[in-house]
Amino acid sequence: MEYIIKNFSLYDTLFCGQCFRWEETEKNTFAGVVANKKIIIKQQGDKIIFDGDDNDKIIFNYFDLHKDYEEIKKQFSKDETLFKALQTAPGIRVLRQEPFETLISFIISQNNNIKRISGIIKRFCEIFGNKIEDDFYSFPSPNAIKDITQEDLKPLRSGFREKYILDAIKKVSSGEINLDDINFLSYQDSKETLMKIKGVGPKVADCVLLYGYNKLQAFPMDVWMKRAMKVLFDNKIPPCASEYAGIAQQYIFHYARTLNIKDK
DNA sequence: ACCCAGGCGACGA
DNA sequence: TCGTCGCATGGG
Repeated sequence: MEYIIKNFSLYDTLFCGQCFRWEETEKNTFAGVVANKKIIIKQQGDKIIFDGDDNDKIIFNYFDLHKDYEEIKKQFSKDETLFKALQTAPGIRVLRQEPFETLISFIISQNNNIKRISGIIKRFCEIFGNKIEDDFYSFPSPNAIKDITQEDLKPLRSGFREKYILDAIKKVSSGEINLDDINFLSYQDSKETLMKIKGVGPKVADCVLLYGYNKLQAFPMDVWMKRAMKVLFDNKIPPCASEYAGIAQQYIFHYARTLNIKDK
């Protein structure tokens, strides 16, 4: 299958820090796992190419290809600084990832770097997931790992995050927190619900809501965003971005890292 | 050796 | 409610 998607970058979308499991196997060809299936997808100019006709829906949903980003970016362009930010990586789209995977991934992300985050998540899938084919493993379901102990998590080398991962697994697999129900809660209520999990604070919750639930009010504030918002936006989200704050966050985050904004 | 990484919880004032 | 500190691990 192939589709024409204008102003889209697979590379920037998959490596801007919102997901951790994709690899670029050759130039502009990417391999990953979505919906428990191995997906190979490549980009040639405006064309997105992948195999398996039945992967259609999975890919459209995952990359949120129905959403009109041209209209959103047009709105963002009313702010001069935000326009500069989105120009550095205009092909980024916010993914629709699986909530449980997003939750565990961003618990692991705290006080950590992207390379090591990826390694821990990879080991998590290899140890607790199912082999799909070759070196590709599913992300385990909460129920499949409901009985594991903190000792079982040692091989991940995730350090102090072990107890946080465990608490997330327990609260989700027991039904104490229902990840499906989050969809139907308001932004505030869903955030408070996620923050009942140990190791989930405002920033991790926002990442889960944005990348796992496509709740676009979420505006994750990590160290990069705090510096960027202060230096570039006087700590105020531009009014033209308020409706799609989470998408604006992606461009600002990328811009901050490109400029390498540090404290002075 | 030292510092930091897409933060958070515990603790004290 | 707010600031500060320790936290596991690994790369620069």
